[in-house]
Amino acid sequence: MKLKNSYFYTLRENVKDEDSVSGNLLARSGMIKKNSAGVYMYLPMGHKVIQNIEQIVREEMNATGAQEVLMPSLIPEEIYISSGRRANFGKSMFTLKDRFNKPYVLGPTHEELFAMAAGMHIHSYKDLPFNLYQFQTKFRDEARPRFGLIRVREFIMKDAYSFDTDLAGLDVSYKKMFDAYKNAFDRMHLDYKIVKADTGVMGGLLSEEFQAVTDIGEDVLVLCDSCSLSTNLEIAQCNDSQYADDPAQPLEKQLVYTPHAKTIEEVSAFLEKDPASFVKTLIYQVDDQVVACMVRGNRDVNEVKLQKAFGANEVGLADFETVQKVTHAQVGFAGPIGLDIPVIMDYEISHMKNFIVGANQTNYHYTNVNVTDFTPSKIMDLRQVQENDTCPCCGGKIVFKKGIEIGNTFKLGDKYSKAMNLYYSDSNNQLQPVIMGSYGLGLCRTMAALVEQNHDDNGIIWPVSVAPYKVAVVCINIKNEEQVALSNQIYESFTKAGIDVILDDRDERAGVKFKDMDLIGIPYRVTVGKLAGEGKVEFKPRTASEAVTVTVDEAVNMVLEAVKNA
RNA sequence: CGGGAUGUAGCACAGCUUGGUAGUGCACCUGAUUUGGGAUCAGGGGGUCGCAGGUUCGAAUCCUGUCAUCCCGACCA
Repeated sequence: MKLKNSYFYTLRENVKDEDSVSGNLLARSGMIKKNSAGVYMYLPMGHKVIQNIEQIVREEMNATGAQEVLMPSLIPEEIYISSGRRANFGKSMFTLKDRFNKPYVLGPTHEELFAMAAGMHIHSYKDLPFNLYQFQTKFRDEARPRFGLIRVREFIMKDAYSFDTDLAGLDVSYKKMFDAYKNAFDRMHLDYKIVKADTGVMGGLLSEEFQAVTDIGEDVLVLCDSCSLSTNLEIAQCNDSQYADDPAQPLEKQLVYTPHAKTIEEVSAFLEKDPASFVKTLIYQVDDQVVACMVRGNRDVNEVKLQKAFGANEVGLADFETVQKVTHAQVGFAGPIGLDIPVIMDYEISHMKNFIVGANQTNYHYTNVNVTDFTPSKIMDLRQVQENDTCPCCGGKIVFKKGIEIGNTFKLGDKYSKAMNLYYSDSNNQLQPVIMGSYGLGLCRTMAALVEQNHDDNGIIWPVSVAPYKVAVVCINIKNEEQVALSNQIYESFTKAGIDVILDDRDERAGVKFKDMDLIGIPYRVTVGKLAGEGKVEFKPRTASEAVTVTVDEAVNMVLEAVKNA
């Protein structure tokens, strides 16, 4: 691409509306432009990056034998109603009506349609297994879009679906997709972790997430410093054996006056006790049921664990009114003693003695409470894992990292095939549900994650495999015929070799051209300047601090070599 | 959805307290001098001051409403 007469702009200052590093750099580079909250334009250079990522993923998908399709975005709402997912998605689904008032949705993910498409092909076990995939725009009405391309409402996703006769077959298909994802992200030089995760709205048997490691990430990855433990915080288990019994003698419980002390911080300050000597009692709404959850004062309830224990759809803290009704006290004084709702207690509390709890009376707490003072209806692993906890697998130390979820693979089992009536005849001519897997990969998020991981003060540093252009030929003085001729010659040799190349032939000062090429993150720069007459140019990788003077052939060959090895 | 903030030229902002007919830097156009890491000087073009209503002789400025965007939180395959 020759810059003169091409669509190209950069911004010299930070964009006010883009706080994240990646959102800001991509916007300043003229690659993306926000159109409304969580909806973006992909301008020529940004689109090229998306295409490069897409091509890598496509090649890896095709290598597994998967076939590419394209599904509609506009889908009759009844399809999601009949699969039972309409309610699960709730407000996060965009809805609209046609002129006959028939309700439609904009697809947030496509298990249903793929199951329907698969049904056209599947009759017998002989028709299985196979994989289908697509690149398509998904719509999710996020309550709060943020961080540039990381949490958006419209985005391009690669979604793939596998169809097998049984779980053993699913394992094989799953492994293929899993490896394809690893290959694809490796080719992009992305720093990522694979963590086990909750299956959430998708349901099914297993979910693993591919998480790009960055500080801006919204997910907490739970890792171990000595073994291969790797899970999302949502489902991270606590090591029950890390708790030692408190050797103290149990004392008699005492009612104490704690005026206006509602939070653990306030009560612990008032009583001059460490938060760890308290037990929090939190009132939760679990679907239609109200329950009390007890965790140590310095811990947090893991709502996913609670949800799973009840097989519930929705879990959240109960509203003030409910809390006051069940505790007969103002919010902040809940405790397990005398409650007539189910009390769920975290394991750790079994090991505690003489702790402090709310008294279910406004302005009062009990001290010296012991587990014999009340009857929990369930004792389970209820709390959130914390850093430096003991690993449940090996006893090592738990470490946290933050991640952006860029891919997710699910073993779905027969959930959608049963819902969508997708059956095959086995060798005994008996109908069996098809076993499905689904595999998502967010292209836009991947692009943002790559920028989060690869940038410096001057701008983006694209890995060669995804860079919109691999090399920039900068002609210093466009009024110097020698320089212009040599620049064009180098540009042509890259073009002939099939390498995406920028020729900066703008009438700008050298500094402007250098700054721009750095900002947009072109991996290599060939500068044609004063030594053009001798057939010499300068060669500089984006990450190098100094350029080196080389012959034209040397410069071209270095780029060819680098691109070949990318 | 709760809390906080901000909407003035393509971008980043000032002006608002104390109403008087809109300004700065970058970008853009013309010319000159420059020319290897975001040049300088001179001249110039570009704005429904988010939108709607109200107060006033007069509103970017005061009042009411509304919309949008961002941040923190809740939510989130």
